Amino acid sequence: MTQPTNSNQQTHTQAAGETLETLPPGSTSRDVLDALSRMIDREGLRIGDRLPPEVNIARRLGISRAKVREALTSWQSMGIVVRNKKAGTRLAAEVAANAIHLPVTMKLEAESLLRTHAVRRPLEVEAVRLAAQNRTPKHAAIITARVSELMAVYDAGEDWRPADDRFHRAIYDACGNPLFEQLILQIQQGFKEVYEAPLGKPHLGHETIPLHPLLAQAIAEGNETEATRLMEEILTMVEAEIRQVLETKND
Amino acid sequence: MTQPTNSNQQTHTQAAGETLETLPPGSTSRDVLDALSRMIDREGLRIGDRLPPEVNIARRLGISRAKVREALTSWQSMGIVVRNKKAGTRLAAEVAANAIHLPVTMKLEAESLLRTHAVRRPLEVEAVRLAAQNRTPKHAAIITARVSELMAVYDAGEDWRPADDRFHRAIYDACGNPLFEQLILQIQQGFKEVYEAPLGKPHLGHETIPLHPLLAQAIAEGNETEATRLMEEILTMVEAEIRQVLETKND
DNA sequence: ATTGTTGATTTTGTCGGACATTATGTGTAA
DNA sequence: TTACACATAATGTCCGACAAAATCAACAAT
Repeated sequence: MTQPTNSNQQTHTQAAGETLETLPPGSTSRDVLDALSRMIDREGLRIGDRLPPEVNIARRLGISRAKVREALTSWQSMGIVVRNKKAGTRLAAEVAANAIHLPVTMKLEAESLLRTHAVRRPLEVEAVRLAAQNRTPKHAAIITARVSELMAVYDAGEDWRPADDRFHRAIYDACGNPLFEQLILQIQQGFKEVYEAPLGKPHLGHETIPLHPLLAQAIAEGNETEATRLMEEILTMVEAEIRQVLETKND
Repeated sequence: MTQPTNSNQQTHTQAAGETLETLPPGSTSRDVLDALSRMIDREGLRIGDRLPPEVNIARRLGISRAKVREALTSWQSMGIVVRNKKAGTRLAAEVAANAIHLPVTMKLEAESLLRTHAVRRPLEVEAVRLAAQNRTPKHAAIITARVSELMAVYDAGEDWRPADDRFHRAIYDACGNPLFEQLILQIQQGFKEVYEAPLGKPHLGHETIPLHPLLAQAIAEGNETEATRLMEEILTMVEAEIRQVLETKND
């Protein structure tokens, strides 16, 4: 009864399977969290699983325990991990109500892709509506410029995602409410991590790009109705793509 | 040339104005953050202002610097404070893109009430729409029961806010996507803190309560159009109330 | 007088060690 | 088998020290 499912690496200095990824000296706390994220992926840890003791992590990453603790504190404050005295640090079963960190929660719950998209949809649509409503000539000019960039890159067959990001950020900027950008970017970030990395599907939304000039024009003209309609259409297409990928993945 | 604007309390043990609030030994990191919050309020610190050095805070609170650092790290990861080497720890001018903790950010930026409401609106409306779309008989029954409670309390002239919370939570539950509840509750919590506490306006949305039975009925019937229309109407009324309060406050 | 430089100082960043605290587990005795 | 006592392992907390960096002040140079 005593052997845990994963090999007993607690007392030894290092077990065989442990890849040790030494962090460079100037690493920020964010780097530590990224390294921890990779560690979680590598070892296939799930919700409720324990991660290695702090001293162990520190040794493996080549940093001090204080730094590990600081990083874990950050996650703890987001409700991602739960720490107990002897029980160790475990991935939280459910995210705390007053905290959220979508990238990790989503990574732990891949099936929530559609759910996340459902949350993103109303925010994106409202951001577009507000952008069309509150646009200034300056914002309109920026949006027009960005969509030109985007289409140039797209027509050239290159990677259009950075240009797409810039275009949409210009929209969030034009809507005049930074909270929208905050929330959407947060959701988007988690979305990308869970979608592009493990599923290897980098070109999600490819078919929606031709609609983007129309969207830009509608915003520039202040046509709320048309702008929101187009955004809805774009998001619906993306959603259809997600469903398709999920279905083929279930085979 | 050597005297800074605020009295020179750096080398001395304690200056005159410093209220020292010793924390009990068993204090959790949350307690430290609360104490820091009070300290910020007491000293009237604004966005961009520095808070005392870590060693200073530690002394004043009667805890170790490590504990202060852990608490500040938590805030840093939420983008509430920015730390620099000699510049000290300052209240963040703008929230980091990858983190969010609305309760505190809103408290620091009272004028963002309307912005926050603008973000909340599309989420609430979409949640209602999804609830009407995906409702089950069980969910419909719960919502009906909750709205009966609410109206009973409301008609009796008692405090209807807890019942209102339960009603809306039933809606979030019925929409079938826990992310909506997460995000909305987060926003709501910050909203309440900044609204009900300092402005002393506990009965925001009082006039919208009579609309709630209609909303419940629309959801139960699966009438998406009517349900979203009512929710829009409710939120518009709330927004009008907010504007009114802000105007009267500017006198 | 203005500008550039240099150096001291302050403050956060990082580390290591030590001990406390608390579950967990284990062994022993009734 | 059950109950209790004890060892153990992990986080929690504290301390002290030094590194790194940014600010400020004094000074020098043009």
